[in-house]
Amino acid sequence: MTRLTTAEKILRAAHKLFDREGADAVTMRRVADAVGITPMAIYRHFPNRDALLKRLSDDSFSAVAHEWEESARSKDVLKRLMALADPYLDYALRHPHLFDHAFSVRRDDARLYPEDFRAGHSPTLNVVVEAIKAGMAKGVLKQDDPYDVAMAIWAQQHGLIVLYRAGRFSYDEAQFRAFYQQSLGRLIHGLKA
Amino acid sequence: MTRLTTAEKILRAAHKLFDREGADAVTMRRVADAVGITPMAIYRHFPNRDALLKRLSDDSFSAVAHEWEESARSKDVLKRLMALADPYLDYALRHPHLFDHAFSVRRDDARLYPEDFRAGHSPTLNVVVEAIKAGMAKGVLKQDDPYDVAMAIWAQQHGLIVLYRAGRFSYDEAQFRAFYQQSLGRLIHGLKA
DNA sequence: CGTGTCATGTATACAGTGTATACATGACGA
DNA sequence: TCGTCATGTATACACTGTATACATGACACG
Repeated sequence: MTRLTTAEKILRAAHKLFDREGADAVTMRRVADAVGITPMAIYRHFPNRDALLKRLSDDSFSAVAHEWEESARSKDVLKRLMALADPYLDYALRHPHLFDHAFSVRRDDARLYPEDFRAGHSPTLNVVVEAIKAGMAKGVLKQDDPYDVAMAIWAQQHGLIVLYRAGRFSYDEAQFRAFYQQSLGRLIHGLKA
Repeated sequence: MTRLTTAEKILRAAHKLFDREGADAVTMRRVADAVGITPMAIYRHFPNRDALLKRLSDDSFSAVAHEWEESARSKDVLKRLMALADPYLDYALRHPHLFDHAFSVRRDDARLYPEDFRAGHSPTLNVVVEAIKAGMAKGVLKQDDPYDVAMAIWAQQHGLIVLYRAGRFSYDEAQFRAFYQQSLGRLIHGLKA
């Protein structure tokens, strides 16, 4: 067990609360209690509560980016596109509250479509775009704007998960996962040459 | 100008705040001030703040259902499906805060997929399903489960709007509308026979 | 050895929140 | 005239984020 800085302790305590009970449970007083300091001590490490929450969702989301890139191994382009959808769903199911927060809160530094994505500033979408470009080059996919196609795929996945998170499905996780893949398959099928 | 009951005044004042500044702006004290009563008087008409917010989003969303049904007139099935997407986007653009709230908050009485939708309990999705069934009967659309297809379409629309609302696009409203229709067109294209 | 300086913590206080509780007022039917 | 009931007010409480002022201890430098 390595020594933790206070800032790290704060992040861990806040992450725990966030994961288990959602953003509303992450109050300065509860985090401080969990760490064993006073609430105001948190302000020595984070400018305010919003910055703390933002840091939490940034960190946990960037952890997913790595799994993502490793899902891009399969040679079959269509299978690769399907496989790329899994880490996104996995993350949403494993950290539902963080997922909610990461995409429901406006942030000024968010990457913007199209310019930032077309410039390759999104490591996650880049992987999808690469797969799409490869598919188009091989003639497996229809010629189209790969970035627009990637966004359409992302939106499809995201929309399903948001509706699931909002309690619109009676499916359990396994059933929803099947439905998610089936829906995505429909979209990808329409993109084939 | 007809006489308004206090409950109606409360709803109007709250709606105004909600529409302009979002859910956080709807505090009991601000609503009460706008109506000209004390905060506690609101509790004579609504059990608590959550119930007031829920009532607001229910009301404003059901207003959209009517426009929706009237969009189902075109004879060409494909055009009809595209036209059905417009009221949803219109609502989201005109009442962004209410839209956010209506779909980000879990509610116990929400209709559940699949059972409630397949039983025809959702007037809005029913219209989409009818168009899809007609398309499949005419041979314009591939044979498929019409409810699953309707959900895939809904998720596509919803995902795009949620990402737009979360500030992921640099598009203005007109540009985003074009992108929205283009994305939907891609999905529908894949459903054709 | 002092003795600043600075990072890091605490203590207190304030304005804002939802809402529980107790009381007031006025309309209306018997 | 006298309940009764719907509708309002007044006050208070626990909780929130955080501004402000002060304390403490480690460390570099004369």
